[in-house]
Amino acid sequence: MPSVGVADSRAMSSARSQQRTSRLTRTFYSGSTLSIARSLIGMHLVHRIGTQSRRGRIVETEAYLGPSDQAAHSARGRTPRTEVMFGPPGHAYVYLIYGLWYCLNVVTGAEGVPHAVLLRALEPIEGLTGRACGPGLLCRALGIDRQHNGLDLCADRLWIERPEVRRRVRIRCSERIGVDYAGAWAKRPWRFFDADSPFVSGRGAPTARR
DNA sequence: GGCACGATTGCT
DNA sequence: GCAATCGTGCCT
Repeated sequence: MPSVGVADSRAMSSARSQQRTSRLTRTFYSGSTLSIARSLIGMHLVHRIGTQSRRGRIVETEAYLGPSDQAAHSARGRTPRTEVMFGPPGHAYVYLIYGLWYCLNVVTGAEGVPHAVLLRALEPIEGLTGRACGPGLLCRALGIDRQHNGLDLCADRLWIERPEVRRRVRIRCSERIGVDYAGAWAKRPWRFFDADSPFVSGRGAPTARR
């Protein structure tokens, strides 16, 4: 029965490619923000542009737990800019900083809870334009800008996936960078990074790694 | 309409 | 240490 063999082969090939693509689900993003920020270290961030793909390994993140967290943009309430963070998890929150750079966040937690995880640095894997060490450079290297704000990360343009082969990772944490204005909230150890990656962003990396 | 400032980066 | 550069939030 050759036809059965062919059908089986197709089914298996499809199952295999689905497993290989293990894209993170809405359920994953609806979990605890601090756990997510930590577990994103080592995952792959992928941006599909037509037939091209840009891909990097996430090596640095920061958790923002608004509205109570005074370092979070959502601490200032629900505004046109922060709207996405108040929506369902698993969407991109992209904003312009210093009139020059974009920053990419992943919306996390239950709908209505304005939490997000800032993606700060990538180890290059495929198609990146320059370095991705730092949130501004990450967006430039990946080709992320304002038009990606609100994008569903469970769709097929921009997503995060668990790599086929999981490398062993030593995760360290530290205070978040550039949020001194937030007083005591700036002291929370809500920055996570791969202790062994040379691609963690500049300030904070060398001292925190020692 | 005006204004101060920022979850950054790179050069001095 | 500081300039680049502009959207956002807040005030008038």
